[in-house]
Amino acid sequence: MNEQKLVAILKQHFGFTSFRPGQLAVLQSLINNHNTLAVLPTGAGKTLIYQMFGLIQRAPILIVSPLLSLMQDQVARLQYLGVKRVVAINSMLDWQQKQVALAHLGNYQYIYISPEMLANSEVLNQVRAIHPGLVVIDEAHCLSQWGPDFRPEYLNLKGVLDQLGPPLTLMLTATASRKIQADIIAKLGLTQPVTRVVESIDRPNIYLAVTTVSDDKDKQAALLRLVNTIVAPGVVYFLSRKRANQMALWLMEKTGLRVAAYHSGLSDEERFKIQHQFMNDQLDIICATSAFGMGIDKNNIRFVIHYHLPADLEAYMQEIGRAGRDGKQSIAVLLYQDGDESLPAHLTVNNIPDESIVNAFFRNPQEMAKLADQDDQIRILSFYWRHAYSADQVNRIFSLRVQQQRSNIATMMNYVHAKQCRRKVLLEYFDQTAPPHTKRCCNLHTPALPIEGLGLMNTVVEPNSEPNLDWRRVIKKLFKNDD
DNA sequence: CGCCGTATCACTAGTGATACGGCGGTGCACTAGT
Repeated sequence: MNEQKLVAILKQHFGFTSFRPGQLAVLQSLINNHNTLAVLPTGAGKTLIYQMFGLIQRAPILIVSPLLSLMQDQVARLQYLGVKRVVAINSMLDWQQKQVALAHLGNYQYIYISPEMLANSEVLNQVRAIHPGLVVIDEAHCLSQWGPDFRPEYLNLKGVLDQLGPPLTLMLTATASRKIQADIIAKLGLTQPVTRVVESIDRPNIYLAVTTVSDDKDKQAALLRLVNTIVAPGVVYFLSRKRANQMALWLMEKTGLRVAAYHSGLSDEERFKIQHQFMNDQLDIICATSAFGMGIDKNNIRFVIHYHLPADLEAYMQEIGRAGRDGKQSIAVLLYQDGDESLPAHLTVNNIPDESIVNAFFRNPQEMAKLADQDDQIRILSFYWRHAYSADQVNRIFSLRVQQQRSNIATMMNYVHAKQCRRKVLLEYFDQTAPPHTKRCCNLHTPALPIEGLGLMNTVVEPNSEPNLDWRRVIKKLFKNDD
């Protein structure tokens, strides 16, 4: 199918006169029946690609998605656009709804599903029966990042694809180095050559800064200074829920801004509420763990500050990439204190079962597997055991994983201590070329942040004017967040 | 592993030094017992 024809379909069904970068190349690759891996920045219109492919091929499309909330959003969005034959198969359906949906699976054109649900043989049989014309792995980096030691069902997708044919496969992500790309392809067991469509993931409107502080007090002071200076809304990332809670309260007290914490310790209702308040500009700052982000499509986030060091540059890129979606000047500041790397090291490396645990498990796997509900490590080990891995194989997987995580943190530290342009360091990690360094690029030669020059200054409140603040709301919040 | 908060002791009554224990992220699905 030629470009003119595709543009005509684009115009007729979506009202756009031209494709965004990457969309056409991915679409043409799929039409030519090539498995495709697309690295496209957020906002590039990834959904449109498979939606349009669905229009052309008229075959069911299976979209593997990591989060329930993402599935719900996508389903709602398609339905809003007038696409009715769309469904999400997940635990939000009750038993009866699930049976009905599975029995009529052939009626749907877009089927959203979790990797865990695809591990259910009854579900997989139904999916196989409708012969999907395309399987989309959305947020495909999860396969690499979550598969080995957090959500092993992601590793099961290789078997799922085998059972389905294998079908034409599209892997979508916004951040994947060449190494991660190769890992995604390998973990899916794709042997045919894969077409890669990689667009620039540079975000020139995000100023990159690292501020080194001497201790925690100093770090808090730096955070407060930034939050008081830079115009909201913004996100502050933490590696600890407790810290996120504390700092949300503290920032609210110190600044009078509307601040809330967001992490997996909150109920679904609270998370939903906070996310939507932030979306609607009813909150200025979110103090979050990595639970906050995927699927957040707020375009006016002006700053992303890291209070703790992320475990790898992929995570960092994902998190700072949430700033400045509207293209306006934004800023990413990483606050670093000597030794900060030990926390991400702990959370990654030290949580991977060591040899003694693996060996103990495999000495009595049947009994141990019964405890899978009580312990995350046992749960992962049970997965490998059920899938006929030996203790040796598992030990090898984990030891490689530990090495990888250590090297990821080292790479992160490379960014922190960069002696050259930070954007260059960041983009080179993703095998991309950075534009020439300018003053508006990063704080390489300027330890103090030139925020003035960036036009991100908060408007100063006149001494006599009332601060724009609803105290009742603030007080209500203060007493609500004492987790 | 390294940080933080609390406990304990010392010495002479409120503060400081040291020791020690606990803590630290991400999500799906399913089930048992209320």
